[in-house]
Amino acid sequence: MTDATTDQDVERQRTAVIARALADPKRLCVLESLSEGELSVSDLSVCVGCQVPNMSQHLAVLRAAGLVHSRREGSTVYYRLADPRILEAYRLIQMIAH
Amino acid sequence: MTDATTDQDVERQRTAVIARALADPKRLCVLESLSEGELSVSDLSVCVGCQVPNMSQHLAVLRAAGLVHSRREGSTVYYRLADPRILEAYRLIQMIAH
DNA sequence: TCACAGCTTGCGCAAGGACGCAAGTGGCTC
DNA sequence: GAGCCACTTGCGTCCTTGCGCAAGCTGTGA
Repeated sequence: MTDATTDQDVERQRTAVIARALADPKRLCVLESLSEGELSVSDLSVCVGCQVPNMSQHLAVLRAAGLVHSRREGSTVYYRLADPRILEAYRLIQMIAH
Repeated sequence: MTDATTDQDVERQRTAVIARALADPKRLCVLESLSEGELSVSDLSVCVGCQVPNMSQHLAVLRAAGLVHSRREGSTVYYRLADPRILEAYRLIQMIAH
């Protein structure tokens, strides 16, 4: 017995996770920065203007939402956008915001 | 002297407010329901499956984000989508979520 | 004016998020 | 191995959110 609304609810839940990942100015700034190519955590912390541990946490949120991928090169970790469509969504919401 | 990043920051802040409004399954359900036309608060509370005061609060969030408009008719308040593009954004994020 | 229906608001609580700081982990070089 | 760099994780604190419940409007009709 599936609790009544399972499918649609799960779908909305996943959509909500992504929307929540977009619901922070610093994370939006991260996405903007990554639109031009991949960057390291420390690069991003400079772009956004926050401490490295804080940036690492924001990136974890974006990663959990599936919006970014990471790649290790030596001791440096590079992040990149997982799906270019996320920028479309960003722009669209930005337009709605005027 | 403007605090360095004022304009872009304000822009991201407003985008974040909208994204946050989308970041809840019940509010997404509200938007879906309103896609077919305007509905009253009690209608929506039935569609979504929550209590009326709770629905009223969710609607206040959506209204603060500028995503819905309300209209009073007698003692009943009808809500409708403020901008059809919000559905596009919803669908887009939904696609990204797979 | 009274009673009622439809919404909103206030309050208290529990859960979650953002941040700073300190500590831990993994890779590089010497 | 020792030391260092880049990043992640843990912890404590403060602030915000979602919810249920009760109380307050506001409009309708008797």
